[in-house]
Amino acid sequence: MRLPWRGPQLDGMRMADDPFDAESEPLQGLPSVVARDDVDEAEWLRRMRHSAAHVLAQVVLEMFPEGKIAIGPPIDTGFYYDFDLPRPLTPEDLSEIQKRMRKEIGRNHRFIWEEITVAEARTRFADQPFKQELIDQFSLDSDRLGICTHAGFTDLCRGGHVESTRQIGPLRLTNVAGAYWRGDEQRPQLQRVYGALFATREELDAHFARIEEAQRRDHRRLGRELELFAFDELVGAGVPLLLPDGAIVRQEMERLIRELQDARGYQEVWTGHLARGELFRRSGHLENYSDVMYPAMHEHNEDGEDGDAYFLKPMNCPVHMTLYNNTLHSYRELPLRYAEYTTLYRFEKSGQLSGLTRVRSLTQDDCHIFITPDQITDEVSRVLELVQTLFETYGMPNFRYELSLPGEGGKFVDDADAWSFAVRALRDALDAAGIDYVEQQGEAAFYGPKADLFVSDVMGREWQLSTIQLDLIQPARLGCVYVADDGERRTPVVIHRAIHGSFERFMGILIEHYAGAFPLWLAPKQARCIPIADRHQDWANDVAAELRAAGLRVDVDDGNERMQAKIRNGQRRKIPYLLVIGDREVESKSAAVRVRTGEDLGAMPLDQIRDMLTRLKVSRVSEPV
RNA sequence: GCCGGCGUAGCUCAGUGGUAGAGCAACGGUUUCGUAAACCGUAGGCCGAGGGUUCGAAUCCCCCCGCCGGCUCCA
Repeated sequence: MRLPWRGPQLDGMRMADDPFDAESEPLQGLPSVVARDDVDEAEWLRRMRHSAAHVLAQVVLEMFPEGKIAIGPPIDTGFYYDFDLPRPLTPEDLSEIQKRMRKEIGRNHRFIWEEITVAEARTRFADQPFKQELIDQFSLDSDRLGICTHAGFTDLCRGGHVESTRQIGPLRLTNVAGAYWRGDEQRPQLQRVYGALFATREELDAHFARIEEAQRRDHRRLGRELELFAFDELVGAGVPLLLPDGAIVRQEMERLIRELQDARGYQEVWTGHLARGELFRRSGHLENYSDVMYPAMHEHNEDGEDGDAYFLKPMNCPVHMTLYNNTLHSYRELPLRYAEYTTLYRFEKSGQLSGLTRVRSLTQDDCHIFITPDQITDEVSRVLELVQTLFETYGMPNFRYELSLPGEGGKFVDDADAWSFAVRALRDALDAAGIDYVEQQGEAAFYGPKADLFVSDVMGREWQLSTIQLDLIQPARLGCVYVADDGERRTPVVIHRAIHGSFERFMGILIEHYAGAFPLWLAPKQARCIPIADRHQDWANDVAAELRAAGLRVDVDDGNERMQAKIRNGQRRKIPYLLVIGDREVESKSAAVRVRTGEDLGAMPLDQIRDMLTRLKVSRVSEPV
């Protein structure tokens, strides 16, 4: 099934199934109204949520008799209903609606479901244009349609209810948001009222507690608290500014991917930030992606007219292919792997920007791999291994793959043979690697299919990180060739791939993954010496100097606060190791080691501390031990 | 980009037409302390920007910018 609700979107907001698919409800072939014991817990919860949506619609129509109703499905954490109302709903309206809903629920109205003819439905919902549109659609499959009535309110509905309103669990209306009718930007924007609903009060409370906990891990908040990065409207929206500590994290990420790629035959190139418009015209990007490219910059001609157009690069591929053309290549040189870490610029719409996860200046760990067609499976497997290694290093096991295929519509290059070859090759490589994936029609790049890796952020939004894309189109457009073993010139296949995706987005995800408590190798400050009194400062400085000489990031808290306060500050800064130094440690040339977890390892000789921290750093283990 | 909410000190927030506030952080001093907050003091603001209403605007109106939540989009 095509999932229209992918991308950066709250898990909790995602629909349980497609409300526009007449086939998909009620589940389990069950009657539209059932008793509690007839269904399992999950189905009962879905029914409570869907029933609550009916009550919501009832109440809203009572308050706004001229309002138009759209759809009201259950979602992972509750329900919503879309309305077209004469005025925007205010937070006060929301409280009023909630109050009325609880009152109606208390009246214990029964849900009565019945089937009527299409003609009856049309009459019945004569003043409801959205329902008329649904009737148009559903009547293609069936000449009878379901309606559900409670408290004198009737909704077009496939069913899926509890018996009566008192069976509906505890709920709270959470927010109102704009939502396009049928998810189509070209169609009217409706007001969507979201509600949270769980089977018990405890689960409802736990839901909101989870949201609060998630907010504490939010990378935007931690980025400010830990002084990792900042945004400033004077510099520009969507342009992340890394503070010294954030820059260290990024340098460590770059260091890691360079090491991994150097060991796998990658070669780093560097191609700057600008390229002529003609390049992007030939590659096809200007035609397909000009809306996310920053507007053209023009050279100044002597006569004052605009000269050649230049663009900030939104991606590297056409430049790398041009670079490939710098010399003639033999099949013996392939695979040729051009890696680059240069910042790219994409004009993301203002409403899309989100901390580090969606920015306008982003730095991919990009690479274009030039191969022969029969090297596809093998090379994709190598890339998959690299992805696996990277995510293991970060200790991030929770990701999923998507295989994005072409669909109908103009953007996909018209070359059926190339597409079917590329899709088959990519699918084979994924299967060979034993990777689970979901196929998505119509999500491919314009030049080829891709396998993308998705990870959820702490708020439940999914973000694409790694991507592996097969391109059988652009190399031909840009005239890339290699000399095959028979002496013929052939067009190489190009794999576009990024492993972190962008360092910016990945750092945002990492901050949340670790809740700001980076493993030692990534931590901006790896240890801090805490002298208990001023007379301990000399040894504390010596300890720090020795550790720094071993390549560790260590400082000394020489303020005049009490040790307890210094520990508290270090702990809140999430520094992996605090080295407390008092009389005993000065005497024995040691430091008392306190782990970030709160564990006290006691006094350890300096050599032993240095060896331990060095080992942690070099091995890049995820959890300090 | 669209709908809604929000923008007051570095951070978290109070202040709804009449002289800008608190806590924490910062800074100065005192204290020299054994595993998550010592004490005293000082400073800190074009109340996001611009325009308007008013005798008077943080407060009301308009417009812009930014942030947050959705929607749509995402090479």
